Amino acid sequence: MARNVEFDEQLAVSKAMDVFWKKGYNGTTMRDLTEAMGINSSSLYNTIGDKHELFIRSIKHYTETRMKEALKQLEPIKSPLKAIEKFIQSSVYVITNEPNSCLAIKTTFEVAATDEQVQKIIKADNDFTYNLLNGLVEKAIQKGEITVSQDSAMLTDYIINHFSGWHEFFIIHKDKNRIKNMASFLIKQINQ
Amino acid sequence: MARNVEFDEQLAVSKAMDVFWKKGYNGTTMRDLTEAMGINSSSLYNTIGDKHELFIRSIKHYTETRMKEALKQLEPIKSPLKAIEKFIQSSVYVITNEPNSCLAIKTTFEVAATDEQVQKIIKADNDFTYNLLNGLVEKAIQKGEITVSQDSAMLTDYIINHFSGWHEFFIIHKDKNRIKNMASFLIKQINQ
DNA sequence: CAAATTCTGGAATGGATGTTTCAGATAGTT
DNA sequence: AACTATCTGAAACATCCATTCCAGAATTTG
Repeated sequence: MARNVEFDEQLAVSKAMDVFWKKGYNGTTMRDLTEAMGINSSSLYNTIGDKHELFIRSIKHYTETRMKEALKQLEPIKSPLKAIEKFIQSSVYVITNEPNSCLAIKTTFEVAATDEQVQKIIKADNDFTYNLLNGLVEKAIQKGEITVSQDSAMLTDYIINHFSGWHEFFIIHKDKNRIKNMASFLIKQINQ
Repeated sequence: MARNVEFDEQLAVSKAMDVFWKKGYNGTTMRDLTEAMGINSSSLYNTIGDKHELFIRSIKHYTETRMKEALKQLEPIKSPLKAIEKFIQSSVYVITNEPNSCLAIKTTFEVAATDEQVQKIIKADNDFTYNLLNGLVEKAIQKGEITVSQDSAMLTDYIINHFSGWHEFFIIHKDKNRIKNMASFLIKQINQ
């Protein structure tokens, strides 16, 4: 019947995501986006939609990519406790080596409180991480690898809760070692 | 020689702060600000300055107010460990009862990475909290109230680090109990 | 190849943005 | 009370914003 869309939508969203990641939702203009995506605004509006819709796609892309990576990384590890430790350690690595801090956390503090659609996506992402980790914590408790607490739900919340502070800390102090020390202490606490 | 400024600058900054607190730096317009402050933009530019300067004043006001409150609250408590526990508990109270989450944290994630002036103010605030708490942790270790670790610096970082995550958690889940449980576990961990 | 359909680029839209201007009001000083 | 410096309010400013329009190009199907 007629011609097809010329640009790769997935790639375009990924480039938009990079801009939002660096500048935040309100700090990003449509010009920033179309420039980075290499497409005209009319094409953008004809395919994906407006700025808000593009942001939704961006954070979905972000969270989905992260979920896949987490699954891939933890799958081969047999000991639940070792998997939990790996999860903590690779979080520390990402926090102290990526140029921007976590897009999901930035988004939570910038817009999640007033944007229901965004909040749902972020919540789904957090619930995913919770379930992934909670599965490991439960097994570790069963196996007797973890004895510090029998309350897996609380312990899961407790572990995940550290990451946000580490991001904040790294933005302000840019000090890897102090974060590594906190992580070591956390692991030591769990290892009881 | 001539007339004086008509408006109360402290009060005006405090009102501006409320707007930035709710909407963030980029989400706030000059019209939002002048409306909330009840003054004309020309008066604002003639006294305080532009939007950025007003933001600087706002976060300074925020951090200074918070510092004073923290000092006042902890002063009468004699046991260092009890003071630390009080600090944690009142953080939980603020996090789960204030309408907006911490302005300093929101600002850190929104603009601190790219705005040096802002970053300095936030860092000074964090350093203040660090020093306040570290003094207590050191004393508690000396007195033998804390035995879980002898590394007061790390332990201070570790305790402070929880607050950011609790804020994030409350925005997403609005669940006070899960936060209280984490706080109780943290206190139990320190109490060794 | 022709027809039909849909995409693209650039310009245009109206409204919002941060900031400045300026005439007139105001209050401290003499 | 008069003078004078400075503040105030409303409007104006240029620029930027997100979004839309449309003519023409491009591509698929018959």
